[in-house]
Amino acid sequence: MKAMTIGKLSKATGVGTETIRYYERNGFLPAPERLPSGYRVYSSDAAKRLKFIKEAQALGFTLSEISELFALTDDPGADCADVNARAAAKLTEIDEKIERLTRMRESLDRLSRYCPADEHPITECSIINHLYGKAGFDA
Amino acid sequence: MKAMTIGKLSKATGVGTETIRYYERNGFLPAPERLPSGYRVYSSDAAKRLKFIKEAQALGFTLSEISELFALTDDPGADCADVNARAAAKLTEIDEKIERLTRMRESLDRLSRYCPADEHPITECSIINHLYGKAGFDA
DNA sequence: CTTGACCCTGTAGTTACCTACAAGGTGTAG
DNA sequence: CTACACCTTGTAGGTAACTACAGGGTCAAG
Repeated sequence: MKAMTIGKLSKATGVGTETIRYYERNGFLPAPERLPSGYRVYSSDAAKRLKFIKEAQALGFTLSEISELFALTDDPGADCADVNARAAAKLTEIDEKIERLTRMRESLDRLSRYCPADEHPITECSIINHLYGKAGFDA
Repeated sequence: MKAMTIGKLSKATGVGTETIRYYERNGFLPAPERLPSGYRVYSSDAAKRLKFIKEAQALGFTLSEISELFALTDDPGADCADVNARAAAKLTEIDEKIERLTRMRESLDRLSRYCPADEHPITECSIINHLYGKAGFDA
């Protein structure tokens, strides 16, 4: 839980200082404490949160969806049933994403199996490409 | 393989006509045949491709990454080894996405297990929220 | 043979998410 | 006390991916 300024936080997370301030302005990151000088002071919680945001974005969640995820843990005005319902909805979303990725994975895997690692003339690959095009990347 | 105009394709896929033309302009969709009038004529392959694009986008792939995926099957100037290497790289990417989502899923699942479905006062949830905040959504 | 739903090109506007200044204050090493 | 790297706010610019016209041509039903 060591304190740090925005620059340290930026280096710790790989998220630019301008982006951190942007997140704060738009409510994706809580406003931190300030020094008398006005400098922002962050705890390592902020770093965790930033890392989570980056992860979730890479997985196809928008910033406002990510806010919803945080709302599950942050919202002080929600009761258990509410939190539970929202968690269940998010779980379903995530399960669907996993399922789709898995199907996409299988399509790609099928492609690599048809295509041996050693070099071949294009013609052979073309046949596979063709089959593959028909089979249809059916994600 | 029935032919259709852009409007039919749009209805069949849920992708707007403007978006379809945008994809074509930017090389994400091959230029289709044209009627003497200039009307675009699509086969059901185009519909497959559009659906795939939408799926992949929802899973966090950008349009240019999706182009790379298509390049695996479309590129006539690639040999088997090349195709195979690119397929393997994409497979790794997809595996990483699945892994991250799975970890995220576990965090969320842990949250729901701590939080029984029946209504509770906020206080109990707050404790869980707090714990959860510490445990840290560690995706 | 007109009406209305469709299509064309081209350009400009929108939203989400940053990213880059400008103009100036803060903190600390030498 | 002077560099110099850091911080502040505010505003403006940039990219990806659409989305919405304008101004006009096409086609099938009645």
